[in-house]
Amino acid sequence: MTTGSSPSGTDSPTAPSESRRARRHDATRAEILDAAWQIVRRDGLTGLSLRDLAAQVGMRAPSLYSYFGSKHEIYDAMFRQGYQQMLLGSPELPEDTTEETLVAFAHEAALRFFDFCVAEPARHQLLFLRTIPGFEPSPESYRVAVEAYDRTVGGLRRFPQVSDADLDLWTAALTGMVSQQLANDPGGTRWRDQVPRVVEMLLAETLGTSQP
Amino acid sequence: MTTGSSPSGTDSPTAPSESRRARRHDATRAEILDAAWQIVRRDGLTGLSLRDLAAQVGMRAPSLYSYFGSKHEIYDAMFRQGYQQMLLGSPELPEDTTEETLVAFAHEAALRFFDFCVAEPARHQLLFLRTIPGFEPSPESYRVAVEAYDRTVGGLRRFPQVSDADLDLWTAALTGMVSQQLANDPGGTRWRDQVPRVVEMLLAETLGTSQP
DNA sequence: CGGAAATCCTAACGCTGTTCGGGCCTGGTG
DNA sequence: CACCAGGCCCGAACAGCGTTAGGATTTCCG
Repeated sequence: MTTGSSPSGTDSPTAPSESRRARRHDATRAEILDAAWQIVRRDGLTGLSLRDLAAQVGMRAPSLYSYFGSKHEIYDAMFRQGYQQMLLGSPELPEDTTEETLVAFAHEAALRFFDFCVAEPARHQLLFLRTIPGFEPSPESYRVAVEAYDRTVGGLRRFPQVSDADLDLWTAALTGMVSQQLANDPGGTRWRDQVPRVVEMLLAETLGTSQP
Repeated sequence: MTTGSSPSGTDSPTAPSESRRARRHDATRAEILDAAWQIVRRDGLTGLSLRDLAAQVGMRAPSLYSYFGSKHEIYDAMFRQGYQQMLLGSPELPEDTTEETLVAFAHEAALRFFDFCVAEPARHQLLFLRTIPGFEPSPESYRVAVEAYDRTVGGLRRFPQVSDADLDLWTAALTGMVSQQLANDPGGTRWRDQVPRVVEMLLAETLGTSQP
């Protein structure tokens, strides 16, 4: 429609059906996901119903099954999108492993991760809390999640001063701060203000135990 | 049944119906709650259905409404019970505020709290994660929750060395450790083993900032 | 142009929490 | 003791949920 009719010279013969129809399909899929995020932001993660979602894009509920195999598949696509957004906002991986670089990277990564989580509570709930009864991310989506994790908190693993046990402490402390912030002071900064302090504390512990 | 028939001399005339009928009612309520805990342990917190629960106690679903106004009222009663169990296992509140007492109390309270949480994941989910869509504890149940909290982690507030900001760190770190343990190593001790280390770290931070 | 595939619909299934109405049975009272 | 109000329990049903079946309609490709 937009670019008119194109001859069959641009698409390769091995994948001829990768045009027109498939493009429209993907566009509708994206439109459904956008509507889903909108509903989820308004009504909460579990407030999403297929009839509402279908109505939002001018359909009835069964038509959604042309684009997603189930409601959980929609959640799975949103899960993957969420971690891709996290990947986008992740800090640059450090080049050297000096202590100054470690300190700077730790502060940067921690605060970015914290802000990413509290920016959208519904997304945080989907990505980090297992709150949807039967939902478990697909292997492909889980792969994206691991990659995003490695780029942020997991980036500390590049430093030989940081052990795996240390990393467990970092993730537990940071996710704990986020959960408390969202549960007890949503929209505020009561826990966020203490993130630098927590990072300093964790750095002292991490560096203190590795080279006494 | 157990003590035979009692004359009308023991109950006051202002509350005459506080026997027999009401006692049976409370007993059935307790039986329903016990069955609910059993189902929840087996099928998860959200796996509880009123028809299943009713069948477990030899009833049909509508009969449950003679004992609880709604499913959320059942969750609320379980919520209160859960925090009463937490209250039962809480450590003795310290008498003095010396540093040795603080250190000992912190280690004791932290480990007890951790073990209490991981002992029953469904209970932890009900008490600490807000995972049931429309559920919010009633004011009376919330009162019990606050009391239980004050007896454990909140007991640190008795020490003048511990500020409110410090307390936020304690709760965030501990609940974070618990969540990581349950999510990534259920039944294991990967995070539990680090609880003493976290306590020492928090103690160092708390004591270090209050009296430099 | 013909046929296949994708899309969208209505209807319906089984499940959920919840309400209604009516039987039954029992405890307190005249 | 007889009575009857009230608590208890149940079958039926309602609205909502995710999901499926089957039939139209549209759209694209050979």
